[in-house]
Amino acid sequence: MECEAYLHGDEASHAYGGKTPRNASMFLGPFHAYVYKIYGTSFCVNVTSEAPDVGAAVLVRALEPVDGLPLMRRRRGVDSLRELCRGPGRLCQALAIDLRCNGLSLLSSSELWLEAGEARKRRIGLSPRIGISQAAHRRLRYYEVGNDFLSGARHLSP
DNA sequence: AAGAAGATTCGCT
DNA sequence: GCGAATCTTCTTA
Repeated sequence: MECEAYLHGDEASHAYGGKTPRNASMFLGPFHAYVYKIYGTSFCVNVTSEAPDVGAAVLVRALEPVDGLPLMRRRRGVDSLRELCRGPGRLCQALAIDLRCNGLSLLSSSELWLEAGEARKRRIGLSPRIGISQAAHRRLRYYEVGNDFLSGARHLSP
């Protein structure tokens, strides 16, 4: 998995300017889904990470496909395993995540939830976030070193 | 009230 | 590599 943190007081965060109709689910308290449409075409999913009324979330940028491969291939219209969930918009399409999922509690929803993955040794790398211009120097992107299912061209140092 | 930019992806060159 | 698709927000008039 690959993700990026968007913190309280972070210029690059959608919550930086306060609560709006679009980012309202960033303020629901931890472990809620914040889903938004980007460039009118793709969806991105975040997991909220702070107490209620504090706008912060973690953007899921890529996943390693494990289960439900035929269904995800059908939704994506792509055969390549590597391209199924590589990128925030792509993984939303593969998992059928859209605005209906916005605001769901990941602890109590039967639509969208988190599960523990395979137990294995992982090295977590840090790098600057991808695709932003504000606060672009901050190393708030987290990824599994050596994993083949990462977005972005650059896999920087751990 | 209108226009530009954005946590993107896809298709064409 | 470049541009289109097309929605929300922020800036400018």
